[in-house]
Amino acid sequence: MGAPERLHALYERLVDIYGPQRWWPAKTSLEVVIGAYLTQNTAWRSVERSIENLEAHGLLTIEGLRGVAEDELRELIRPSGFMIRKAAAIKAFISFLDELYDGSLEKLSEESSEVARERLLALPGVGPETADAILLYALGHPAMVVDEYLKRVTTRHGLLPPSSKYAEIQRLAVAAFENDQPSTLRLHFGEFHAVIVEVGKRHCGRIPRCEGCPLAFDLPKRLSNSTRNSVASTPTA
DNA sequence: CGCCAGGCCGTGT
DNA sequence: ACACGGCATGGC
Repeated sequence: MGAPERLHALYERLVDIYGPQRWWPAKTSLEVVIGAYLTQNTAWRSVERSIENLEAHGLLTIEGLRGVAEDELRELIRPSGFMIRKAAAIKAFISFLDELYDGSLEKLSEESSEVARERLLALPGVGPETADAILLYALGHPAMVVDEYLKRVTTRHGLLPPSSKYAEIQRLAVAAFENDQPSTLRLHFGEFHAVIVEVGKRHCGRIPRCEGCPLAFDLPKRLSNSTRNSVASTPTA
């Protein structure tokens, strides 16, 4: 069985264990976008605090974020950290939306996936993961989101070399769903990222422990009974 | 205390 | 093209 099939098998098991996640955890598409910015290298619990602050001040709207002073925005998102960069980035996104899409996420979602991704990546504070998360969960495109946890899962299971970059991991993850109906890709991608984060938060620390991980069954022996920080050095091609 | 968290960016090789 | 440190805060 090749790497894509093995990754798909891991996905199926995670779905069996954790059930439907219904990600992204947000009430509106704008909240998805804001959450995507705020969660960068930040615990989700901290993001929730910031979202609550914005909500309490009635700023979880385009108009609200357009009108708020940047220094006040910083204070409200303080719990998420990196507040100076993140406040500037959120402001830049609102300006981008205003200038090119009449301040409408709906209109942005009518843009092609390729053009939208390129334009998102050109914004400050938006890298490949944030762009793909917005494409998938806010704009409705079948974009595969790659995060640190997916990198850890794929490399530790020997599906990819540890040196793999975003695009390579993404190719593998997309290939894992190549036998599924195209019309179901968006839902699968959404649930895939969700269960990866779920298992990642619980079991995929920087130093591989893999204790109690439901996926530990398929780990290469070198990793399955090891608490050292070594990683498989000769992955299967 | 020290490490970590659902990344991204500027700088140096 | 990479590797690396900085960015800010809160939880454990």
